Amino acid sequence: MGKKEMMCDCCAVHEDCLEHVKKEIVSDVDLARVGDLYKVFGDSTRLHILAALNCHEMCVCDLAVLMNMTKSAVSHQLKVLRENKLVRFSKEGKHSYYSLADDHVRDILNIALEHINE
Amino acid sequence: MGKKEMMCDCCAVHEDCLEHVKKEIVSDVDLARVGDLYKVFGDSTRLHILAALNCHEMCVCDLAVLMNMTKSAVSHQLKVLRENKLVRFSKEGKHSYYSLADDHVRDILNIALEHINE
DNA sequence: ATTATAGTTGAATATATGTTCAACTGTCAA
DNA sequence: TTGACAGTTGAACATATATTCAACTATAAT
Repeated sequence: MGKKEMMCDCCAVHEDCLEHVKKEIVSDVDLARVGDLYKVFGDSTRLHILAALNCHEMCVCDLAVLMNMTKSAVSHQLKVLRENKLVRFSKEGKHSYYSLADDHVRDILNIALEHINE
Repeated sequence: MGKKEMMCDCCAVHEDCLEHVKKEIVSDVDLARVGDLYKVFGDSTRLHILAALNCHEMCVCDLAVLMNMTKSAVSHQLKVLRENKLVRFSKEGKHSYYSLADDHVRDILNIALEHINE
């Protein structure tokens, strides 16, 4: 008796280890935020956009031509990038010019490139 | 005449910019590999596993208890992590002990934590 | 040998998500 | 004011993927 309810289909094997990890591990909230951030980076269209903006600020049409996609598809992904504050944009007349939000974005691109080229 | 075929629904607005970016941008191949890598990090279950292994090596049962999930679900995600070489494992008797593959994994976790806590 | 437990796996299901389509807004030029 | 183009948006559709389920292997203990 006294055994905790569990939704998994087994029992802990190394309880001491488990307690240690429970104390040390990054909080659920932070983990969820990290997950949301990397979900954004985990799509090839959005990565393509970010890599392009890493070279130069661009408008939606130019991005669409570069990537052989419709403006709509690009715009939808730009919205995701905006909502996650990975890009900035400024309107000038008919155009919206997009650029990377900050150096963290560049860092996140670069660290992955390092990793895959090891 | 002479105009290139295009699958987008518009024309390039800044051709000079476009040419510049086409030369400077990270290759499609590398971009795809980066995307695949971050796709793995973009799932909360896998992140949870990685964060736990960042504290201590663990077996599947302990991970399942920690995360309140079935062994099966954990094992499926460990397979993804293995295939992407983000974790190592060693068998000892009945148990499989998993740990982080290398410091890059730690770096990728940490850089995201920095970003969200700015 | 038999039983129990750790772990893996393939198929099915359920859900999340990227692209398309059509309609719309806002700006510039004629 | 009208037409053309840049850009956005919501809904529908198509695809990708995480979890469940059931069956299976392998090891250790009785």
